[in-house]
Amino acid sequence: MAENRCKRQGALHGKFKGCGYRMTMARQAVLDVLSDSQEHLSAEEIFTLAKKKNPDIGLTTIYRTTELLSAQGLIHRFDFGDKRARFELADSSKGHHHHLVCTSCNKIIDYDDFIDEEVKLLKETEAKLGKKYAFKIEGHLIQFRGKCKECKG
Amino acid sequence: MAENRCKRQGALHGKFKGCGYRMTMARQAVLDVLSDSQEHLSAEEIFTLAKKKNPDIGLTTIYRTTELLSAQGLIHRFDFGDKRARFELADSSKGHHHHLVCTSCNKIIDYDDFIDEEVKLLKETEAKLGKKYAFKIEGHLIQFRGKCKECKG
DNA sequence: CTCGGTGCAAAGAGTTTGCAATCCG
DNA sequence: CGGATTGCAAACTCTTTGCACCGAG
Repeated sequence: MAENRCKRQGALHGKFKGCGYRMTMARQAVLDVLSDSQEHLSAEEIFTLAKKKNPDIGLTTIYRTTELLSAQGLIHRFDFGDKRARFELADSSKGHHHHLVCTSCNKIIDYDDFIDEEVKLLKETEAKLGKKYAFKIEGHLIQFRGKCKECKG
Repeated sequence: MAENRCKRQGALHGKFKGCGYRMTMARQAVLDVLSDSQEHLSAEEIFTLAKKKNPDIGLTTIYRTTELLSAQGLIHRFDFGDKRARFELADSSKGHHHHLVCTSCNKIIDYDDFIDEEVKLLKETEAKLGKKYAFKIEGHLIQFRGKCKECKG
């Protein structure tokens, strides 16, 4: 379990330096893979892609790295119902978005349509819930689930 | 995999009769356990509780039953990040609600505050997304994640 | 009587851990 | 140089499957 040794925020690379963490081949490879793909990759998929850059990398490292990076807030971990964790870069070119998940073929669509209204209501709700239930709310998870064009037939 | 043999909708018990499904001790036990507890039970927890009513029941049956019941829409399956599926009765005395999840101790709070506005926006968003992406949207998943009163210290 | 349903044991799949070797700063 | 990081193999945990027996209708 990667505890959070670092309080300071900083640029991507800077999140490691000064926190006791090292920027290694493996970590760079994972970030590169996620940055290149813009997909929602599983550990295994990251592993396969990362091996192209660094043939010696091990799957274990992918698990440990994704754990660390997501604890640091550099990547987001999702569960789309296919029994494996999936990741995306937190600070990607895509802005804030939510997901549309096909429960048949597991296709995932990022959408940011209508997101402004959503986020506005979300923020209000967060504030109210946080107060009422004495919760320190750190994030939200919004998914719509259903059947995609190909599967709904 | 429990395919959906039944098109007709009906009362709880009726969902089985006439669909080729049988209402058995085991299935009744699972429904009873979920009905009594009003919690978000895992398969293992359901198993433990169901054994009190029916000592011969097996864990495998719990998995098969939860699969069937959730495919039938009688119960809802959730993932709260603790790596095991959790279930709640669909038609419980609680109305429509969403969840507040503590990422430290995994406590889950059901809330239905402000739900009307949420549901209204959700419905609109569903309609728009369904149209734009040709998705047949069947449901949504909303969670707020953070630290509960005890854990945020 | 007939399939659907069940329990058990074993198999699967994704993820985590122990440990010695290796690498970053 | 010294502690952080890694790869490998083995361990773990939750869930699924194969199969013979059982039971609801």
